[in-house]
Amino acid sequence: MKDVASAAGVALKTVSRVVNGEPGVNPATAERVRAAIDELGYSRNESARVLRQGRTSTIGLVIEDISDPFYAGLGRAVEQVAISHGCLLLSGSSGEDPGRERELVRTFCARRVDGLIVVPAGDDHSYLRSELDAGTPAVFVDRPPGPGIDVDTVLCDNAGGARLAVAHLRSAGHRRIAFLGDNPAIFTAIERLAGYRGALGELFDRDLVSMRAPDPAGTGADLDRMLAMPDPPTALFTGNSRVTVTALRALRGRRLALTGFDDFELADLLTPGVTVVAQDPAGLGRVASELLFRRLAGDRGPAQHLQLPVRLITRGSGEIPPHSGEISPHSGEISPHSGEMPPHSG
Amino acid sequence: MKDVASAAGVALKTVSRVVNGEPGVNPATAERVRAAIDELGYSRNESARVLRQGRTSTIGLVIEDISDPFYAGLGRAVEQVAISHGCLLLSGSSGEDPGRERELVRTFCARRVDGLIVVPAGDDHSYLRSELDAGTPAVFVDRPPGPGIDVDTVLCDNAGGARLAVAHLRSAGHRRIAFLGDNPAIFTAIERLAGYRGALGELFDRDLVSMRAPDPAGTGADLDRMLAMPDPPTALFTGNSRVTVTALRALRGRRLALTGFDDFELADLLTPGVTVVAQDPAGLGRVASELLFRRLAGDRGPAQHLQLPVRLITRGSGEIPPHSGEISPHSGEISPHSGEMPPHSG
DNA sequence: GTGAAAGCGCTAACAT
DNA sequence: ATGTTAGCGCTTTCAC
Repeated sequence: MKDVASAAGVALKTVSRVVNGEPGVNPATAERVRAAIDELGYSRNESARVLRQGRTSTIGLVIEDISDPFYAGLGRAVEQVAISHGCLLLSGSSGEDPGRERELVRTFCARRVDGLIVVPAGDDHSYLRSELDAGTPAVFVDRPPGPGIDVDTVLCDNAGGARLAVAHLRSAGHRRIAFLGDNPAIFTAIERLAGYRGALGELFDRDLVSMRAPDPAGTGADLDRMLAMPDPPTALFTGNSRVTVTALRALRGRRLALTGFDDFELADLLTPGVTVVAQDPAGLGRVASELLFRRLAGDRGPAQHLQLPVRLITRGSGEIPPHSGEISPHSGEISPHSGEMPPHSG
Repeated sequence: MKDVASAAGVALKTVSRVVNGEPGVNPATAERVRAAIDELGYSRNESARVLRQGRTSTIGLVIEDISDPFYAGLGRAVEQVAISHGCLLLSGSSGEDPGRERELVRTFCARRVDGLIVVPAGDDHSYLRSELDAGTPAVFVDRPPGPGIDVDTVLCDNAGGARLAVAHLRSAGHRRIAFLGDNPAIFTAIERLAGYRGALGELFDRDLVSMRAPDPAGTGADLDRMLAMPDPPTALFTGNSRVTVTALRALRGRRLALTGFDDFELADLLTPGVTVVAQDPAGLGRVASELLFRRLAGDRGPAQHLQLPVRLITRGSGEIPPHSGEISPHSGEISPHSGEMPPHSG
């Protein structure tokens, strides 16, 4: 900048004014400065600007895994909102590790991000206290913060979605509906279990519940155990798309009704199409980041707790009636496709 | 830091030494400083450090769309390598827009990222000249830079993969093999077309080629046109997973052999399983970022041009023989699953 | 082993 | 309309 100033024969401040588009510069002078900038290939050092202004125009995003389509969709939405506010996105994957989550938050804060969007892995966020007090707003998304921390939160209607799924299977006549959940350390897994349990009422049977991180061997074993029961399940409710896919692979030809929580690409192309309760990952990301930017704009209101609706998408697998017997998976079932699915919508 | 210094009764520089783990500090003094740091909840301002040191420990990643599983996998690999080198990742999606790509690069450079990893959208990268000269290394991945820019590049074996796919279909007896490509502005689309053409030799028929961005209406129309030909294709080679999925939806019951470029999750669960030439997005990301960190470590050698191998994964759709007629898609075909696919590996 | 001073590149506040 | 000065929070250099 100093070089530009002397090349253009003006003072440092004038260059600064031109670079920042501040008013009160003679057009001719401004033009001379711009010429010097082009010639020298100058570009403002944002680090210095940040140091001076205290704002980085950067927000930090902590998610579980950017390569998971759900979080990728969420991340993309956050990115777009950030861009529209002139901000960049610093992102990191926690991999469901609370320590890593904390480390990422700490690192982001040390770099003075203007705000944070967090899909928490752990349930103790007291470490955020000092950052929040220091004026770095945070928004939690998909899962709430641990006790004692009250910040803006955007969740899905997990329990409601689970009830919807169970009611759908019940309406097809099922009374033995298994739940394949996920690691019970995950908030959404517990919420969905609660919704499932509530919707089943006296039909609930704890032997039809599996709460573990999906993996081919374990999920398959749980499924085998349930199907070997005297009164086996005729329908499956799977707690998220990873579980759904693991279960579909484990099922291999055994024909059970299935409704999954979480939409996924190609659900409509499977045979039969997979009925799901769809969340809106992009909506989560968008709403969360809009909340964050409202805070950055100065909103000091009480913490908001938003819940986004879910919706049932019927494609065939959830409409299979009970006791249809163990027939081939490709026995001429016409799968009602629910139309094109926009890429990555769930 | 000033506050910490006076709280601990030492000079600024001593605090700095403690924070950076520099040697030559009396353990007792260091302990006093650490206590003060904890008490005041101090954390170093990275922006100031950056300004002084000139290194941000941040790398910039420009990809097409973080919500695309292929790029998400690539991004995750880059993130992991970055983390292992103590760097953070600033990322942005170009959305296949050269202007946006350039804007992102410019912004990242203004923030003084230590290096760049770019999946280019455009084919003019002369704007990078000044940044490269200024010492910011860049690695191109998935697609090469435009003419005149010679930097480290990591590509897939696009032409070889296309030849592999075509040879596979030919070995099943097909002679009329259509190619559904993508927007010809995309490097990989052209490379794969070239491989397809080369592998077909005199069997090549330009009427069996569609080069357009996949979309249900357009791709469907192209497919209909080809299938209405007097000598219609009996097999399809699709140029990437988005095209593959679009084509599968457009096919709806019409039974053609199909081999796709690019693996995708659930390819094994479809009926029949979808045979693909699999790339390794995580490998691309990992190799590209390792190349970048080698540069950051001081490697001044000539630009490297790496090509990663692809491999054929047979699952059923590519093994359908020609002239099997127009029968129901669920007519008892046993789809040879190729085993579990690790989530998001393709 | 510790400290004082200079300065990274920029912008805010105050001249002129 | 333009210039001068101070200082953001840290690290570097050199002195003690």
